Amino acid sequence: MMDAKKVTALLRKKGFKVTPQRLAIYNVLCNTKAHPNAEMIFNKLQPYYPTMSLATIYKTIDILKEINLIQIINVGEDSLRYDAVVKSHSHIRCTVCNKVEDIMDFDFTPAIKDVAQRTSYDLSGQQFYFYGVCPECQAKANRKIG
Amino acid sequence: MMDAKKVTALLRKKGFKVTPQRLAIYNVLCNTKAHPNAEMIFNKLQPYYPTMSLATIYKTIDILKEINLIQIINVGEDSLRYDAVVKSHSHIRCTVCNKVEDIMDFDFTPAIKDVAQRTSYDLSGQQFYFYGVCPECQAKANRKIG
DNA sequence: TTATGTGCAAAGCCTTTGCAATAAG
DNA sequence: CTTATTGCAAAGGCTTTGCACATAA
Repeated sequence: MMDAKKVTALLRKKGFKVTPQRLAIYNVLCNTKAHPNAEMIFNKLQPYYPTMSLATIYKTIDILKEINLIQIINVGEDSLRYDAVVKSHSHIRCTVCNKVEDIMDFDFTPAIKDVAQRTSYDLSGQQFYFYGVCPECQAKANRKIG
Repeated sequence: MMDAKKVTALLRKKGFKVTPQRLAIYNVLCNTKAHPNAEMIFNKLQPYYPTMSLATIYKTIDILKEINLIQIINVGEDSLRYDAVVKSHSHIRCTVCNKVEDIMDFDFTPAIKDVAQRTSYDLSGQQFYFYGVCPECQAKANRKIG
């Protein structure tokens, strides 16, 4: 999933050192669709990097964000989540199990055009978040009522 | 702007007491388009309620949210903002001056239909946030560049 | 009268910062 | 060898909580 050589080259090019911790953190983000927050990344790496601290995760995330390898997701929880998929896409959170899923191939264009025209803002980005109950949690609920 | 009788009745109906602080906080939210955060509300009321604490503002906001008199806006800042306009609408934040404006009459329907169909989620809500530079800040920037 | 609300101070939670020891280049 | 990074602990910022006093009903 993660192209280590590419990441290494990019970090060096931008003047950052390449450390096992940085590669590991980025690797976690590349190999999950769970949109983990800092603590989830921490827990995932704990067995392999038992001395790694949350501070390192936050500092690394700053860098990965700066060189555009990850994006930050704010779904209205207490903590932020991170996504190695940088392409603009929206997210949906299940209000029961709290999982966050991607919604790929959602066409922002009409909305952006409409808003740009109506507000005269020079638009630079947007975040669309949807909330609801995922199919799995719907099924569980039905079973209980059943 | 604020219908005091309506708010009073609603609070009582839901089992909450009606206090000057609660009415004042809701009144501030009804009389601004600035989407203030807790501290902004606090500062606004400071001259009139010099002993009011931030804790009271947060507690009141919980209640106003619970009885659906306000909505919470999370535009990716450190603090949350609050809006007495409960009708679903999207927001745009200027990345220069940080003001948050409403985008009314934005039609969510096509997006919601698309997402509902594609994800099989039972949708309950959505938040659309746009980011860019407002016309005023664009003008200022142009003046500087000259 | 009595249950709820206010306001202060303290605590909580996520995130950031300072700094000495460590590792990358 | 030099400079950036790690990891610990402490601090910061927003929000919540506990509790004694005050107030609404």
